[in-house]
Amino acid sequence: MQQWAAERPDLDISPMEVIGRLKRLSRLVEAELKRTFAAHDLDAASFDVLATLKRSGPPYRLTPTALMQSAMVTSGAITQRLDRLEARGLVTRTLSDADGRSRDVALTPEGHALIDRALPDHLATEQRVLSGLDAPRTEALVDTLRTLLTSLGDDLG
Amino acid sequence: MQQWAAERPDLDISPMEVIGRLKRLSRLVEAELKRTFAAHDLDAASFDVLATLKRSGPPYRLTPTALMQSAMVTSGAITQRLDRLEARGLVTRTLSDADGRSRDVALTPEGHALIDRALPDHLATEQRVLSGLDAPRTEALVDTLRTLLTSLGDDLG
DNA sequence: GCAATATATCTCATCGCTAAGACATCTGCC
DNA sequence: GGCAGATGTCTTAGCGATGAGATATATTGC
Repeated sequence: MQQWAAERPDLDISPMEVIGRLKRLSRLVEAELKRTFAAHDLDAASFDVLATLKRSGPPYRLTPTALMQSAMVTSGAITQRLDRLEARGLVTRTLSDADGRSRDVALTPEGHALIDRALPDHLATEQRVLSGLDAPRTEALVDTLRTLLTSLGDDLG
Repeated sequence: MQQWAAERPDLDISPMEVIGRLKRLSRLVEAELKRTFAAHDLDAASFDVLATLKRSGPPYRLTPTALMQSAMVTSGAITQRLDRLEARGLVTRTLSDADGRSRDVALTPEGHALIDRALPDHLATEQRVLSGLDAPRTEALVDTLRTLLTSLGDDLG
């Protein structure tokens, strides 16, 4: 910041204070979570798919399009994630009987067992990452993030 | 959240409220910034290198290692970023006269001109992304991010 | 002075993603 | 009923990153 102030005193660099820390925090948190995933032979992408299927509830079955929208990635990315998970026997892909273009992606018993094992650890890691904040500050943070998301047109708000 | 509460009522999923939004916001902001970079024929990686050289001040010259530490990427990533920037005539790589193992990476006049053009646009985009927050809330957010970064061992704190 | 170790950079194989587009199937309109 | 356009999934080329390791140069301890 001091460097910028010296180099370009004509510019208001205060937004960098926020955006820079936001990016940095996000990277650090991702790195933390990654370690937990790795302890369960997973990466963030695989965990995301398994967790999405799990939280969808019975019959733990979604289409690739639903997974794509949840993960906010392209269809090609989902195809490849599913290739990997299917090869490991964690999900199955079957033809949809309602729509011939579509597939049903479902958790196998192994997939179920894995996500049930990984999830508590994952939540503990998230908890730990946030342990530097007390409850009121955490609540204020959520509120602020919600405001920013809404102002950027995200309906998760 | 409701889905998780239904599926695993035994787990405390409140950390997801924070981490999920943090990740989502970070992705949305990155996408916004990307559009500004693209308007100047840049991507985030190239902008990062040019901006780091610029803010280092005269003589606008750093080693690949310094750039690597600033960007928090591996040495291979920096090598390839510099390959691209050098091919476009935006930076030069010369042998260091102080240390035969090292290189000096410097901005060319073209590199200088480009970062000087892109930077005000970039800051305007950052400003716009944050425009949903008033000054006190922005300050509170920075403070909270600082706390979290420090608790995660980041000295940018 | 020399060997051992550390450091700086680059190389290369691999990974997961995007973007464009191929292909099959469904839907709505005439 | 049949055709046009929309939709769902997969394929493929290319990109930028990682991670392991190669190479060259510096530094340290004996």
